[in-house]
Amino acid sequence: MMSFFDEQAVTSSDKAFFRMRKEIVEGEIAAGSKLSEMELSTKYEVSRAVVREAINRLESCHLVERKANVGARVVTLTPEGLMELYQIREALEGMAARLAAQHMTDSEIRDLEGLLSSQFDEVKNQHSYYQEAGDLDFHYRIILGSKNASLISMLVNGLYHLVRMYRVQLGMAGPRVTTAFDEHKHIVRAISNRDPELAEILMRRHIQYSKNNIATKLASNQSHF
Amino acid sequence: MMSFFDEQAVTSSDKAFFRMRKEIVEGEIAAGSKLSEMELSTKYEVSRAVVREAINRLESCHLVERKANVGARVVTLTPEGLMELYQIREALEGMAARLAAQHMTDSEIRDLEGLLSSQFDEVKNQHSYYQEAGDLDFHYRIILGSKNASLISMLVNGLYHLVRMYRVQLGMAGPRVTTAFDEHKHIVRAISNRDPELAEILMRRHIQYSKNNIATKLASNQSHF
DNA sequence: AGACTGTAAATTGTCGACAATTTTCAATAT
DNA sequence: ATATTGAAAATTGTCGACAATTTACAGTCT
Repeated sequence: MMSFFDEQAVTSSDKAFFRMRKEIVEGEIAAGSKLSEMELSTKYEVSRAVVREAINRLESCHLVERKANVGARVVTLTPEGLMELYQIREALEGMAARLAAQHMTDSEIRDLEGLLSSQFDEVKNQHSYYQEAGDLDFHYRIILGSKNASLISMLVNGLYHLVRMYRVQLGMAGPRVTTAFDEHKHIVRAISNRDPELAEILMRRHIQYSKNNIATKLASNQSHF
Repeated sequence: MMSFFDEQAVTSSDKAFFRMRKEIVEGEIAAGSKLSEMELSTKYEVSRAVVREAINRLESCHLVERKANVGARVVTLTPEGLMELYQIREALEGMAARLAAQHMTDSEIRDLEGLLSSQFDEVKNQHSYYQEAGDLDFHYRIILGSKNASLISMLVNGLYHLVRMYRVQLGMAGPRVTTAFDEHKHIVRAISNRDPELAEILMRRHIQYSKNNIATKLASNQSHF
């Protein structure tokens, strides 16, 4: 369990891409820093061509920005940027929930309910790991349940790594466990009732709450300095 | 007028990318066909490396699909695929309209109103070119008005070329002029009233109508064969 | 001192060649 | 005839070298 898209690296560029993405998302390569093709190719012991290809793919994930004849830099993180991403998440995942209510199979919905009740036990027993992995699992299933291939690709391959980068590096790993769990429950109920309208509304509110939660944290973080 | 993002080609790869994108969108390179790197590099008189880079960028626009060690193919068009894109458009452009109602400046809104009334004259005088260019112009302005850089990039650089490819190749260039014009008018009114909620609802309905219009055309097209 | 200029260094862009993999297809066996 | 095998052909992946462009910096001028 817990592996949705086992994107396995077949080529060298794949490996370089995955590795660089990990290092960028987790801050090992600093936000805003320049990506020197030469430097990286010696560091990873591959040719410049594969580094270039990896950088191109990072650019299409919006993790780095490239200027012709000048080079690529890791995107710089701003609170506004994170808020913008949450606006997009609200729109896309709201639609995903709507579609999931229409297109998920009965057995997929039962699995989703099962996931939730197993998570309920964990939360009750104070296994606090819920927030990160559990929340992600829940959202992934609904995204996949939309059965909209383009939407799935946009969210899974693109947006989520960006969001994760922001959350890791701006220190937004906070809990918000208990209320989020109830929100998940209501979303699943709407889906199992085959109520697309409500599923979308609830998902959007769920993401708005997350966004507000993060916004206040960002504000308090800034006031500490 | 009528050039929003004059994405100018500075490098050879840019030129190859723009040219290939044009040929794919307009069907000169057939949907579903294989893209041979060698073949294209002789055709365009550039090295394989620049063709490769262009193909990579086409892949990140979802215009081609690539499999490692096998090659790249232009995406195949299906009615379902087009419907999926319209679901995403509904979500993203709905959000764009909401944000535009919050973030567009008064002068930008006045310009938008000006655009609409100039288009009204054209429609009245039977200049039927409205549908394609005029509709696009309207939507672009609202997208830019959202002031959300990630959202703008997703729609302008990514989704719109895909949608255009479908519309061109499936022969969906039809009119729907008069009703669409009224819908535009109501959306602008909501924006100028600074009513994000209504702006989003109206934009979503506008896109739903487009979608339904296309769906019926697709159905009638199929029944002809 | 500060602004401008031109040359040198460094970095990115492009190329052709070689390596690895897939595909083709003829030869063979059942 | 069909299926299987294996070598050859074709295609993609990777590499190092060269070209074009940008950046750094020393020298000059006001």
